[in-house]
Amino acid sequence: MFAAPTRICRVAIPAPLRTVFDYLVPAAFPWPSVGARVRVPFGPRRLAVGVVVEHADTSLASGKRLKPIAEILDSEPVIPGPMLELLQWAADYYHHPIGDVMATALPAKLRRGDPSVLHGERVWVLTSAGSQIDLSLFGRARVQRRVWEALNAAPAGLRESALAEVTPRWRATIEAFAAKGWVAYDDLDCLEGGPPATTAPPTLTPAQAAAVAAVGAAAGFAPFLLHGVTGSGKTEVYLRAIEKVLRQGRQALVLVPEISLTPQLAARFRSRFSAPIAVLHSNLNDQARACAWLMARAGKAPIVLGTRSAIFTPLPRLGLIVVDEEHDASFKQQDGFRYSARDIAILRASREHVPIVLGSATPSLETLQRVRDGAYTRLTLAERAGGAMMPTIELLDLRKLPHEDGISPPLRAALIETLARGEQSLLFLNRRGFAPVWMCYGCGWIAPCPRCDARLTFHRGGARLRCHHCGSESELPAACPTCRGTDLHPLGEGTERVESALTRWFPQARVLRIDRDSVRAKGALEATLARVREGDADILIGTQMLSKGHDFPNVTLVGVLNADQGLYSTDFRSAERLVQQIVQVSGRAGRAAKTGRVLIQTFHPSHPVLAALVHQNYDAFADYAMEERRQTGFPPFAHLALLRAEATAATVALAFLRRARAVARGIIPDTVQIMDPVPSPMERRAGRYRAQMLVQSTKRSALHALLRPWIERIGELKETRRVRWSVDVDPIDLY
DNA sequence: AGCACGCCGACT
DNA sequence: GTCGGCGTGCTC
Repeated sequence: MFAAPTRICRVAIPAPLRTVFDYLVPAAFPWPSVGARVRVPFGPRRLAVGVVVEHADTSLASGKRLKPIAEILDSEPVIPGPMLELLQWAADYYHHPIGDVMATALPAKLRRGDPSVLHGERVWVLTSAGSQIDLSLFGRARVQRRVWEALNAAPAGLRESALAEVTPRWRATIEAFAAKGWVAYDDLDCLEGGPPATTAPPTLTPAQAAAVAAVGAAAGFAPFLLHGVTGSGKTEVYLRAIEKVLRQGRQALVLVPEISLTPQLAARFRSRFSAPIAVLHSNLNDQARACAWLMARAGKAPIVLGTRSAIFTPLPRLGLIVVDEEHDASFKQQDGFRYSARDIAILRASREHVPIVLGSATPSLETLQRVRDGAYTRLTLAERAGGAMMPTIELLDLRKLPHEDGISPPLRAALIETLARGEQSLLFLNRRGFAPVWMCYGCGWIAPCPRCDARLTFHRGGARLRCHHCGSESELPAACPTCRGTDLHPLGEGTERVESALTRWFPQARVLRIDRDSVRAKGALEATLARVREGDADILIGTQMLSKGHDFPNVTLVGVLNADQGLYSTDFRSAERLVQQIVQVSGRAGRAAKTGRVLIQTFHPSHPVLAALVHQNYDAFADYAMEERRQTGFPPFAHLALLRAEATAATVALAFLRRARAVARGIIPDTVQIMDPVPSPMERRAGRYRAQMLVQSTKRSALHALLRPWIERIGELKETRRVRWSVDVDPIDLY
């Protein structure tokens, strides 16, 4: 008799720990597959759901008694091999704990340990045989009769939850019916299945046709930048490329930056394809999300459309990836596992040998650089589809113009003209609330946030002061806390103030405000946008919320109330952001037959960034910005990592970063620079003091060679007990 | 992240 | 005398 060899599994467990944990596989259990979930005892009296990442016969956990696995949750890998490898790569690259990465990649239900079978509600329908049944057949079987009648009254079928309302004993009845072939079910209800496509494809412009041909001819990994001006029909190129993939029986993965853009794009897909669509974003309920994810994993969802985290959907027959608005910062997760879905998408396309299309009117400098390097192929759509004209762009010099409630006379005149023509105007101001400052005219006191280094914003709706950084709220002070004066006033303009001015000046006009405050309720944004499209609005005033993706065909005037935020900001990306934002919002104008006009108010009309905007020359801006990046040594000419720290006491975070820098001594390659630790631009936020330290290198490999051992050393510092710290690889925002 | 252990203030 | 505050330390 031989003793059975020790069977050990290495398991990734969702905890902020940069290791995997070894467990014994009890003799009575089969080997759990790599990629399967297991329930394991973890720490004192706690069960955790982890993912098996490796089999082993010896454990490195020296001197610890190994615990046995409590339960194997999947007989097949819940995360298929290629996805597991991608996740391990991502955990490595972003230096984030593997267990947490795995948890991010799984829908919440699976994360909790629910079965990974398609357990979605079924929709039951009568078959043609079932609908021809004579009621007398049921005799006195009242339950059967009621179920049949309910189904007969619902030609589109009934969900299981609806059947449960008909009778609690529906299941036995349905099973009996199914055995007789009277009913059939469909479990595609978590997919957005479409009726047969109705919309005829439009004729392509020559540029679109060339782009479609180029993507269609690609075999294996082929990255494309689809650089198309707003309204040039990038979506049509995606649709054609997807169509080809569907014909081959393969799956297409489409990533969009915002939840609010998914219904719009999903509707567009439905009108063209009868293929069902799995929509994945964070606002879905757990059931729907898990169902869509499992359908995608099973290869039953030909099209998967989602936001950032959808990049981790396993797709057995992936044929194409599309990243729409690839420049958008939302593709980068800003907390926890700080990954870039766009960058992971490129890696995934390369590993799975499929083409990837990165679409944008304002591509990121990183992507443009890869085009210049010859790594990506650029496809340009320089003209708007359907013969629509590009809007004209003019600057209004605020140094020479008076302005009332944020609006200068020429912009006001343009509003009047547009109203007179019965067309819509859109005003863009990236600042919600009534006024960004609440000030005492007696002594100059400005209402501060008690928990942040920030001013409180005055909101007239509700007459309160609010902090936009930590959410704290307070009543309006009756008197100035410094001088006891009562001469307190709002200073500056937010969207609420502009809205009220517009209503006052143009009482006959229908003014609609769109910002986080006005569309707080679920579905409110969709409802408001529908009103705009139906022509039930004359002037829109809003924040960046309305600059993204939504088409307003009747808008012919766009006013940018303050272009200057961001022109001279500390963040190296702010100019790029500003241009992208203004180009996006300008693109809302004149998309149909009418030519649009864009007016931009600024105190810096001669700034090169604004000059490039007026000439609608994104490449000129990119050249300018690229040169600036080259000289200052920022991406795409250097690679960055940012070490952040926050603590409840003032100097602790900075002291921690100094210690962290000290422990890099001896392991830092000379091609890597660690900058001085500095307080974050807004040092105090929500009562915590924040600091950061930038690490920079022209060699990506050198940067990562430092990060790996460095992070380990940092983790061993006793100072970590008093701070929250994190590493951000390829940071987007330096604050 | 959880959860337990551990040593100091106001309560049945 | 105990209940519980959150500092400290560990999780195969």
